[in-house]
Amino acid sequence: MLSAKTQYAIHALTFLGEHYQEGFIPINQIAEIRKIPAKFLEAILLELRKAGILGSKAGKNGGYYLLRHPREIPLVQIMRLMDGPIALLPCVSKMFYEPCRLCPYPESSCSIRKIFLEVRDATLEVIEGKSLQDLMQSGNSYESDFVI
Amino acid sequence: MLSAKTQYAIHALTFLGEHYQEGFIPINQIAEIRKIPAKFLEAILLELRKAGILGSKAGKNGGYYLLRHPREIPLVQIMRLMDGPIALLPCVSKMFYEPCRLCPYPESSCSIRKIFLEVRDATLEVIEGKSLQDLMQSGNSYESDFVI
DNA sequence: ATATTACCTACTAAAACGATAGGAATTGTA
DNA sequence: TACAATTCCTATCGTTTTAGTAGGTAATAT
Repeated sequence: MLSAKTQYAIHALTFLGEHYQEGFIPINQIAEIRKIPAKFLEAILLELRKAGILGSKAGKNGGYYLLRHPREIPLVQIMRLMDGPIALLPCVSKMFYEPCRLCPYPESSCSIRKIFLEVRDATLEVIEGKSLQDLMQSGNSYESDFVI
Repeated sequence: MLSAKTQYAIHALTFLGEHYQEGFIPINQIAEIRKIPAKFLEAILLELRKAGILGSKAGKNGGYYLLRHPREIPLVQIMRLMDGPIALLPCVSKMFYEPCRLCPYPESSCSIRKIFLEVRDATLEVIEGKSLQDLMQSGNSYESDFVI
């Protein structure tokens, strides 16, 4: 299951997506509207900024904003950043690979590994194409895709 | 990621699968060969027995055994029993459904939900067909599928 | 100056996870 | 019958992870 952190991140980002290019949005506004504990959200947004997804400005009228168009922010990036691996076993993880501790036989011939590689591929098949935009409620505010 | 518990369960079950219909296998033998902490394994096997996957006999020459042919033990059952939901969000879980706490809008129109429903379906697509037999190393002991 | 905001580090409480302890009950065998 | 080998069962424990809070510092607009 996705952690609360990841879910909070998704909800905060969709909110920012729905206010893309509308200036700086302060933490408290996001927290209040999306019902996220403000201090926890603070830590999450900080992390998203450090990962190059968000920009920020301190001080009065400051806040956060998306650095890229929602379509250019991949869902997998958010998930990996918050929760780590997509795969169900370390030995089939693309970005967080680790050898299997239990399996005595070589990976190449491990039936367990083979199945969970299939699972990972099926999962990635679905989510690799998805962006923040796909997570946003359709028919809302920012769908002007063709601003020059 | 799968918990250690689930991974231990899988390894223990494949071992039992490879010794299907060979009588009672004691915990310690499984633990030693598959490198699983014996007491932890004890708790796991107990749970698998209570779920109707394993049978057991106490006392001398006792031990555990598969109640059904490995082909008749679905991978999903093992996973759900040990780790809970397959889905990444409670609101798209088949067996552990819970409504979403964060989403204000109705489930039917939630884009987030829609995507993670796709993920769940893709995952199930892969694993629902799989059985313990598929987890076992092929070419080993029990492949007499056509006993009578 | 002041108010508002992000930034940062540390901390805490609760839950989950991984594992262990120890005794009761069951069973085969000498 | 005594004993050894086993499952059964409950409780406990230590660590890690998760979720969330506290409180001060720095930046910025007015």
